[in-house]
Amino acid sequence: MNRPLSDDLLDWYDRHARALPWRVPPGWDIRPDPYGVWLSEVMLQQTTVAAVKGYWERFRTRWPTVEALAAAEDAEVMAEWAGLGYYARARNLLACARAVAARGGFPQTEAELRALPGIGPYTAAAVAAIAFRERAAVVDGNVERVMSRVFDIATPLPAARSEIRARADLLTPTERAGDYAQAVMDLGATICTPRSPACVVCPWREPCLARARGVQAERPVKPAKKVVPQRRGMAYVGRREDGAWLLETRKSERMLGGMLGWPGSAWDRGEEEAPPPAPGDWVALNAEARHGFSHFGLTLRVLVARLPQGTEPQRGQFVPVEAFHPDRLPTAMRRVLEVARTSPLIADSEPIVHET
DNA sequence: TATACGTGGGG
DNA sequence: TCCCCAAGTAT
Repeated sequence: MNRPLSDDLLDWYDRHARALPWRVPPGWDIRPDPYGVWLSEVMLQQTTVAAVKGYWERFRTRWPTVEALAAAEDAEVMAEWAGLGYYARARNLLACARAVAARGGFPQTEAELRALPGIGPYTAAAVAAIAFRERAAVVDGNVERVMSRVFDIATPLPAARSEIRARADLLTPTERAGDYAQAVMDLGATICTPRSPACVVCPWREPCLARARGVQAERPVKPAKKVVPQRRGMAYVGRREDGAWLLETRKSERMLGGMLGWPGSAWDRGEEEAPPPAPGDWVALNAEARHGFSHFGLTLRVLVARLPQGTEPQRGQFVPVEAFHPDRLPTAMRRVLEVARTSPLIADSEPIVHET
């Protein structure tokens, strides 16, 4: 009797669905473009809607079809992704686009989608349900939270995943599976939020077990987080007399793989030093660049040098001043640049003539 | 199952 | 400043 009904949620969704650029509003009997859905789902992996919107629009404008994206240069796609994080997503995005273009379009089943690069259980189910109307059970962080509360699952994550998946699958309707998937996620994002959920206005307030027991704030039960280690390293910001910047494309196996960055040391323990990428008078700055990654904190010593015209770098290559855009750098590397900019050695203009 | 993998915003 | 977290995937 008090079982949560997908119809109750769909009714709520019909009235409260968020308007998102990649979404077809409920009630419109048209299917969204699979390319746009896939692109949004990959961008949304561990990433907020607010952060994704601009990137999604720019990608759609620049590469309107999966074929156009498949034909893009790697460096251009990586640069467009800069700042969004989890750069393996961008590398897999391109690999996936090329695989899809080669086979003549997106596969339409969850199982086939799952086999594509960068598409895991969540994304396969989401694209199958939203773009192709397959009855696929979508399980993301929102669904985990909602199921944990509605069924008051006290088992800590990740052990609770099998039960959560089973519950989610049972609730997924045959009709409107795509709307249902988006409805649970909207519920989790706007009502059943991690902190202070708005139970009073929740369409599932009646059947919700955690709410009935007053433990909604304690679900889901999560494992204790561990301390983030600190690492150190160094980065070289070199600038040639003509204004060109010395940058390198990072190896895809490394952190920030495929992205543009300043040459420097690895950041692993015991690899805090590296020789300069080019001969020159390198000067260590007093300020250091700090950046917090998901699993470690990083502090980088910054060295700068004004390099003579004709310098032959041993690492990286010079990027002409007109081709250099900080926007194309990952955030950690932008931080290094901010610190480096405090030095007149790499200033845009010629050395200032002091007036008296 | 556990760990690597980014970033920006909110409390 | 610090801590938490957001539509996960690959290994």
